[in-house]
Order: sequence, then C-alpha cells, then structure tokens
Amino acid sequence: MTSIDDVARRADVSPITVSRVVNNHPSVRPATRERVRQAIAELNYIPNAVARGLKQSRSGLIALIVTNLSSPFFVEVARGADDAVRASGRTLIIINSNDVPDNEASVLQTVGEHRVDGIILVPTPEAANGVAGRIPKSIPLVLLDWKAPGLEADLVRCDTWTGTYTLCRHLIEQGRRRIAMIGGSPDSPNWLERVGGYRAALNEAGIAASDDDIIPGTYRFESGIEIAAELLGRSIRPDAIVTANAQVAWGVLDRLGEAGIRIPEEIAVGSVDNPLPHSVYWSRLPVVEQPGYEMGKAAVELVIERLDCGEERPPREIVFPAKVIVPS
Amino acid sequence: MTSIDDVARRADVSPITVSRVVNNHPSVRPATRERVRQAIAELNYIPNAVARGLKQSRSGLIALIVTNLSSPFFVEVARGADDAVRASGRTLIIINSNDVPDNEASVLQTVGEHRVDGIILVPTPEAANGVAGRIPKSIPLVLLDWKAPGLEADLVRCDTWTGTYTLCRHLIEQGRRRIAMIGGSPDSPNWLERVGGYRAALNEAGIAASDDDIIPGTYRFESGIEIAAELLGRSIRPDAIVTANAQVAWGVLDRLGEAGIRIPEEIAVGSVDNPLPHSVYWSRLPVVEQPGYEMGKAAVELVIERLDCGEERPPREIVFPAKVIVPS
DNA sequence: GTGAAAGCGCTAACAA
DNA sequence: TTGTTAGCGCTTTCAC
Repeated sequence: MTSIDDVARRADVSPITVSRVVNNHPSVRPATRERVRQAIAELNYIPNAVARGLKQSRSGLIALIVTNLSSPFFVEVARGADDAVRASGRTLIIINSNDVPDNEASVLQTVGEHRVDGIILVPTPEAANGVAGRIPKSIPLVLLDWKAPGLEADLVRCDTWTGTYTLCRHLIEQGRRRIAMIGGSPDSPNWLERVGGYRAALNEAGIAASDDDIIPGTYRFESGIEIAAELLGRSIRPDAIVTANAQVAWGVLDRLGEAGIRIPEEIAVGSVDNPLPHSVYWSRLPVVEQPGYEMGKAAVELVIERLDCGEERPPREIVFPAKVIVPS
Repeated sequence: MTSIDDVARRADVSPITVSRVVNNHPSVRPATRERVRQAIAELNYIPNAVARGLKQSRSGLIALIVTNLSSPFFVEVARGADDAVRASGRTLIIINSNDVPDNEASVLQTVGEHRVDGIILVPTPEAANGVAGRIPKSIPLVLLDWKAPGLEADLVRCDTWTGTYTLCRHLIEQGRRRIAMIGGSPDSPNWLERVGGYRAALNEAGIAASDDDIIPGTYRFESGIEIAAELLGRSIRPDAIVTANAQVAWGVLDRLGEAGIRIPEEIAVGSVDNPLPHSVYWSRLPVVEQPGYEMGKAAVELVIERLDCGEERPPREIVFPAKVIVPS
C-alpha cells in the first residue's frame, strides 16, 4: 500500500505537506500543491483513514443500529439519518441487530471499539444489559423508538398512544365493535403505549375491552399470521384487527387473504406503521404513520449536537406526533 | 480514554500481555489472565480497533453499498450478506448511495480510506467512472445485481431474462394480449435483459411487441405512477403491465387503485421483484422473485474467498435463477 | 510556506 | 509464559 511518505518522496516534499494538500489546508503554495497532486495521482495514493483516525480520534462514521431492516419504518429512519449525516460531511453506516440481543451486544462492542463518532440505537427488548460498558462514554449515544430501561441517553420516539387512540376511534365510528389489538412484544413500552391508546378509545365508546382481544406477539410477520389464524378460529371473530406494526399487518393480511376474508367488509385491518409504501390508496387500510424520516434526522442532530457542544447536557427526549391516515 | 498501557500498569504486566488476554491468546497463565481481566473491568477498558486495524491492516468490517434501501430486493440481499458476514466473525456495514453517483463515489472513497476488508457494491448506472482509483486494489470488490461496464470484479446477479419471459408467457396464457413492459432505466443491462425476456415471450406467441408498450423509467415509485397514468390516458389501454421492479409496481398499483381499476380483471399487474413481503396470496400479482438472500450470501463468500486465497484469480460471475410465482 | 520530531494505541517479531 | 523493541500511517506542535 502506498503511503504518505511515498508521495512525499515522489513530490520531493515532507509528509506533512502531503497531508496539508490532502486535507485542503490553505497554506500550501499552488506550485507545491500541484506537484503533490501529481504525485498522488501517479502513485494512486489513497489516504489511510485508520491512521488518521488513530491520530485524530475521529472516524467520520456514525452508526445506526436497527433491529429489523425489513421494517419500512426503520428504512425511513435510515433515510432521514443518512441525509442528515451526509449533510454534516460524515458517513452513516447501518448495521442490523436483527432483534437478537447477542447481535446487538457484539455490534455495539464493535462500533465502540472502532470509535465511531456517534451511535443511534434502536434497542432490542433486552437491550439494557450490556449496552453501557460496551461503548466508550465519550461516544454520543441516541436511542430511537423507545427508551430501554436503565439506559441514560438522548431519545427520539413517536407518540403512538394518540395515534392508536385516533385509529381505534375511526374504526369505532365505522361501526366496528369487536376490535382486536395484536402483535407487539409483551411488556415492551411501545406495545403498552399502543394498547393504552386502544383501551382509551374503546372505553370512551363504552366498549368493554376484553383481555382476550389484546394479543401480544413478536412484532414480526409470522406473529401476524399466527394471531390472525387464532382469531379466525374463534366462534366469534373480531370485526377489526389493529396491528402493532407493519410486519404484523403483513402477516394478518396474508392470513386473511388466504382465508378469503374480504377487507374491510368482513374484517377491517388497521396498523401502526404504514405497511405499504408511500400510499395507502389501494390498500383500504387506515394506518398510524410515524415520521421515520424526521426521527432519523433528529437523532443525528442530537448526536452532532453532543459532538459539537462538549457532551455536558442532561439527556433530552424528542417526541414526534404520529399521523393518522384513513382511506378516503 | 483508557488505553492498553493503563490496563497493563494496573495489572502489573506489559501491554502485550493485556493484548494477549484481549485476543484470547492461549499462552497466558490463568492467574495472570484473571488479573488482567480484573483490571480491564475496573478501568472499563474498551480496546481500540482503530489502532489494532492500523497495525494489522484488517478492520473486520465488510461494506455493502446499495442504491436503494427501500427496495425489498436489496433488503433481502442485506439480510443474506449480514448472516454470512456474521458467520465469518466480521461485521457488515450497510451504506446507501441512494442511486446518486456522487454519493457512490464518496462512499467508495470513504470505505476505501477506512480500509474495510471487503466491498459489495450495487453499482449506480454511472458507476464505471470513479470506482477504480477510489478503493485500494487490495480490497476485494464484488459487484451485485449487474455488471457496470469497465469494472473488472467478481459479480453476483440473477437471470431475469428467463424470469420475465416466463412471467409474460403466463400472462399471455391468461389471455392478455396488450402487455406493457415498464419502469427500468433506459439502456441499463438489467432493463434490456428484462425487455429481452418480454419480447421473446410475445414473439413466441405471435404478438407484435410495439415499442410504444415498452416504456423505460427510473426504477422508482414515482416512475410507476407516471407511466401508469400515461397508459391509462391512452385510447387503447393495455390489459397487463409488467414492471421492472417492486418500486415501480407500487407506483402502478397506487395509480391504478386511485383510478378504480380492478386488478387483475381490467388490468393485470406483474412484477420483477416481489413487491410484497413473503407472500403474494392477497395481492393476486404474479412476480419474478430474485433470490436476494442467497445472492447476498454468495457475494460475501466471494469476498471472503479472495481474502483467504490471496486475491489471484480471474473474476468470477455467479448467476442465480429467478423464481416465478403466480397466484393460485 | 514548509519541515522535524513525537506520538496516537496497538501488536509482530524476537528475545528471555 | 512474559517482555522489549519497533513501527503501522498519519497529524499536532513547534520551529524555521
């Protein structure tokens, strides 16, 4: 590998001058600069960011660790984060923990060891243990989506309580009475929040929310399939199903489709997260849409703020409102 | 930041002994090992992978650069690559070029400077210029999806010619006669390949493929919307639309839904790439599915092969067959 | 505007 | 089993 010294020799300058040229330092005489440029081109020199990073304790990399790349919500988050990171002249690297706590732990360890400039983490349910201690305290950490207990860090999340409440009200106004709420990880704050909105809407309408109609799951496609199958097997079927996220909605839609159920005539389906891209027109699904793009962007801004402003500041929490979209 | 020397002092050993403990080198007496472990825990020492990388010229990172995170195909690729990379003890970092050649160039520059251990690249249409030269020749590069002209590297792709051909035959057997083929980037090899399969199926059935019915685009959602609108505005509408990828299918479905077109009764829609997750039951869409997971995995295996076997080997091309799925 | 010296934190090679 | 020396490639500091 050709190094800065090779270039220096070739251009007949000192290594530091090459460094200045590479980093666009102004104080280099144009003629010298040109000579160095020439040498760089001739030798096909590619600066070594590892060495630079070691010296400067900066990598220019910000890591986004998500639990599930198949989630359209996290994809939107990634897009927002990517744009914001790029605007700051850094590079966003996305890593998938695939919702496996062990993966999460090892990924955190890795990005910590690599001294990335910042970390945005969508925590797994078991995140708390092993997060602190795996990354240097000097690296800004921003949590996204929900606050893992015991993790003191900035947080960006969305108020899905209100969203779910509004969605359920809509369904009730449409005449639905037996509404099932399904699919989130039991005891996870997000699931409880969404169930909370659901309960409030039902209570307000004088509908008794039966615990049988609140069925937790794993937030995954398969969970939607299984729970839908269970619901279809009941003697009294629900007339509406609200899913905790998009993947569960996919599973439900799949299972209902297979059973020949007409949506929404026989059973209406609503979802937190928009399971379909950009538009719901043809789907006839009311959805609670989280502003993923903006959330990703906000998370990056929090990271950069800590980077710039010397890290002393109490943790901040940014809560975005959800947007409820109903088919026209 | 606490360093290896701090730990060494604390455990009263030399830095190299700490290094051995950290790297699970066997030749450390258990008692010493324990003492070092203790010191590491007490000081909350996190090894510096930047320094290690500088010394060893290995980062343990493999980069996957995709053009579009919203594409379900690339998400599958990422999942396959991730599993394979993790199995090798390394970490996959995913970076989005967002189909912007400038981004692609700067991302390649960045991962090249950071000396990642391998690069899997989904090239943008304009990839050729600026790829070579931005990354050290010592870093294994594997192209995925299509072969950017002028880039000598291993390649993993899928035969969508046959897939599209079979899909179109299916539509013709269903009685479709005016089939539009839409949405791929003009002149891109993948688009031409898919158009080729389309033409072959029509020719074989004695249907004259009109150039008017072959409408290129941008592979994006908006493209699907625009082209669908154009097709709907014609005095003679097609009775089937085949899209070049999932995002275009989304756009088409959206536009047709908005216009109240019944699918497939009035217009059938088929797609290269499965626009829906895991299942097409409820969608009634025939699709050409590329084995993204396996392709991602294969790409990683090519990278690792080059890493292990000392890089001298002519470029290899792995072509996967597509799977055609028609609604039952 | 340019350079010399030193050191970022780690580990390979060799020595004990 | 453990330690010493040296150096990976770069940039900071200070001097000229």
